[in-house]
Amino acid sequence: MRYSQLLLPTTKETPAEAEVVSHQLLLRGGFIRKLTSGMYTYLPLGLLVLQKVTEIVRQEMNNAGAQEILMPMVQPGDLWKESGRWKKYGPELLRFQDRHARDYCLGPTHEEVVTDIARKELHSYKQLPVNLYQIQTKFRDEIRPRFGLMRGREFVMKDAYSFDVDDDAASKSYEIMRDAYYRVFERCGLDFRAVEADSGSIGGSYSHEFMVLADTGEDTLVTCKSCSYAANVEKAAIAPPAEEAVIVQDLPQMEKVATPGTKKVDRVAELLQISAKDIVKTMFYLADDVVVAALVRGDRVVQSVKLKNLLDADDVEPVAEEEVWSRTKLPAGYLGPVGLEMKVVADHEIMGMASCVTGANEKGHHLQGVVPGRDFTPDIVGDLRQITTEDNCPLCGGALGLTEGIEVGHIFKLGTGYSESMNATFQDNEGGEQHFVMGCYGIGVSRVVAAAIEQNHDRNGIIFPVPMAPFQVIVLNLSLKNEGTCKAAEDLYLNLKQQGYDVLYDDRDERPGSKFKDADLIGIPFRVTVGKTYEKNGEVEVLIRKDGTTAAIPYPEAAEYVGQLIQKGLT
RNA sequence: CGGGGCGUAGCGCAGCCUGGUUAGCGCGCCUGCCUUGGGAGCAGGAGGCCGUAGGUUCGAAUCCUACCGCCCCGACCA
Repeated sequence: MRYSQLLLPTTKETPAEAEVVSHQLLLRGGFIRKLTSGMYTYLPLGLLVLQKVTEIVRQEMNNAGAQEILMPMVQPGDLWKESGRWKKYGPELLRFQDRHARDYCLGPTHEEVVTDIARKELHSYKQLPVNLYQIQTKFRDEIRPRFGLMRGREFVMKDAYSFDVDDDAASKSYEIMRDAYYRVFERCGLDFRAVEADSGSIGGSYSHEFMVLADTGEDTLVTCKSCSYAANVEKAAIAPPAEEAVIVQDLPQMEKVATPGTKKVDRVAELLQISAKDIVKTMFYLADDVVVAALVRGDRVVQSVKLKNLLDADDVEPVAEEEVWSRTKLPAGYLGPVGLEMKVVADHEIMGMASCVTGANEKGHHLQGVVPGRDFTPDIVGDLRQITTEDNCPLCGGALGLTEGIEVGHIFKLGTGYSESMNATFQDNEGGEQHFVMGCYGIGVSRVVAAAIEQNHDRNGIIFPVPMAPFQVIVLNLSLKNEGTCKAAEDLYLNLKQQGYDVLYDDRDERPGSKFKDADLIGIPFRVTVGKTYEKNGEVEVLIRKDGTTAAIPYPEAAEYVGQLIQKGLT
């Protein structure tokens, strides 16, 4: 492609609306332009990158035996009513009516539509397993779209759905997809982790998230420094402490102490000359509109996703401090489990404490010498606190580290939820009717682009991994006035192109500085400069964007040299 | 939806508090000269329903009201 004919509007200044690097660089580099909140037009360069990712995904899906289809983006409401999600799915589902006042929605995902296909077209166990996928634009009316391609309302997603005869077969399909996902992200050249995940509201038994490691990630992961363990902090399990012999003798008396003005744990610890570890923190949460108390040690943090799972609740959120009184007539900051008349959930660490300090449920007072199990008994004891780097790896006992990550893929074993609600069945080898056992597998294709940039950039711009780069190499012609240089640059461009490489030829009438800056900004992995040194001694300069190293190569060897760099970068 | 902020040239911003003649600046764009290995220089030029609607006023970018849009913090997720 000739740069002079490309719509590639780069800018020197960063648009005010862009907060994160990927968004800034995508705008500055002329990859995307915003149409409206959460919706972007892909300009030529942006589309090229998207297509690179799409093609990798497509190849790996096909290799894994999945078949590509394309489902409508607009879906009939009736299908969603059948699965029960018309009600369950919140306002994120964009609903509307056609001229006949029939309900429709824009597809945020396609379980209903594929399941409908399956029940109509798959009748016998002999046809199974089947895995259908599509690469398509999804729409979710996000509460708050942000960060450009990272969380748009419209985004490109690859979604695959597997149909199997039974759970074992479904597990096999799941494993095949998991392996395929590893290959996809490896081929994209990304540093990522697969983490065990909670299946969340979609339901099902088993789930993994694929996270690209980057500082700007929206999720926090714990990773083991010794083994391959990685998990989302929301879900990272902490084993119950080993049973210790409880010292029965010398149990302290429970007594009330005045602790005015000490609503925070560290203030209480300071006043009473104890450690935060000796205090039990009591937090109120609203679990499906019922107030419950969550207990963790003073130095710990309640993990609300764990609380949600322990309670088997649909929704859990902390009660705002100002609302504690109006809801419970108890003073925020002095809450405690003793004599509390509501459901109490305690972290298992609490029950191992010989005695502790808690709030007295009375303003300005705490209780000392409280013995868990004697002075209060929780309704539920379980894994409630958030994991820390002081905890040990649940698999190997090694040290843990925290990393930010961007979720780019999520795979689920769905089970028979959809096939049952939508009555999707096949005949087994005994003539009986069975529900399909399903799995679903998503990749946020457009998000992969953003994540790749978050992970691979420097102060000059993007550094694309070779497999994702819109062009693999850029040829700069710095002497437009010099015929010899022009011919050399042009021939090199044509030569590389003919060999099948994606090459951008900067033939613009611009000063060298601008050409260098633009080449850096848009992240082309390799740059060949044809200019002064060519005129002088017939050499061109080849630069590797990633590490900034340059090499002076005799012109006749340039194409070969660059070709090898690209080949190496692709594997 | 709750909390905060912003809408002035393609982009980044000033002006608004304290209303007043022709609404500025930088980048970009056009013309010419000059320059050509890291976003040059000079000269000339084009480009504005000051987000929309209403109100106050002799007079509104500026004050008031409503609406719309966008961004940031929380819940959501590929």
